Amino acid sequence: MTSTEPGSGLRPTRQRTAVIEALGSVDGFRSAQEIHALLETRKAQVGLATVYRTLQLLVEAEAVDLLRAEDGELTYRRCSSHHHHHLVCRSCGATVEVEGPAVERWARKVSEEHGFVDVSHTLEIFGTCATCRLSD
Amino acid sequence: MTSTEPGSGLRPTRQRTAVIEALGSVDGFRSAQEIHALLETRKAQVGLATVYRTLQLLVEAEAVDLLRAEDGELTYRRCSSHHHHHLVCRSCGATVEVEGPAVERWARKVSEEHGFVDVSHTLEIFGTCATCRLSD
DNA sequence: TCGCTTTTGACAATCATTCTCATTCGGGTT
DNA sequence: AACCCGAATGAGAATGATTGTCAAAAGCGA
Repeated sequence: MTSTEPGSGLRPTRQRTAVIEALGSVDGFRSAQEIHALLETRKAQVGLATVYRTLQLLVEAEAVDLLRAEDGELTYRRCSSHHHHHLVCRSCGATVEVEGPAVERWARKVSEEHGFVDVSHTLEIFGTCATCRLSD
Repeated sequence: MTSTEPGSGLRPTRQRTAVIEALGSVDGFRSAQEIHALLETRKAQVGLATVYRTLQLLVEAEAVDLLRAEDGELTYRRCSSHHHHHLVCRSCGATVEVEGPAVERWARKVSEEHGFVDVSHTLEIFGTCATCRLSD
């Protein structure tokens, strides 16, 4: 995707490159719609459906994080690939990656105690960052 | 709502009673659409918009829990009113209320350290419960 | 019963996301 | 360079949950 991967059947196209660059140029979570709008202002026309498809591919490749915002919209962000959670600003989308090993252990233990298998968990913290708190 | 509350301006109608009873008759999270369908099978006709409105009221009154399922749908469940999280079966919606005081403290600390205010957090665990694991 | 406010229901409107499918592109291969 | 063929794209339709609209119906106190 970012590099040519022989045999993967994926091609590095103009559109995919543009989406990846757009994600790389901002530092918080953005929705597919926002990415699409951002690309338009840069005159890098990419169809909305293509933006959605590309973001899905990136999520599958674990190249970006997927997060459902409080209003239900799916948002994306380039990130490190290991498991982690987020502290997200509701207003500007600025994000801090956080880890909570204790939480992971706790979730696993609770699940086991109740006989649940194939478990996954979501943990996100939403708030207003220092910058937005001052300038609103 | 469940009882007559003078001065609240809320009226205990047939429709509201029906929605509350429907929620009370199941033990997991259900979507508004599911509640609506359930009411139809019981011949307790309630308009879909009314189901949505009633559920919103119940959430505001903190009489039911609101949870966004993995697919994005909003789901509801009668529950205790203190702060807690959920272990939810993806398949049947069965739910276990869980508490993690340590998680609450951790979330608050992390938020403060990064200067975030007005914070809220979501923490849900999804999995397959013992019953569904065996009978599928 | 009267009057006034709250509720309701049928349906239209929104909006993010996905689907469809004809067209275009990429990149090996002659 | 001309071909080939599966991958990728774009435009627009389709989907599906949720919300908005507004006229009609229903509570409840006087």
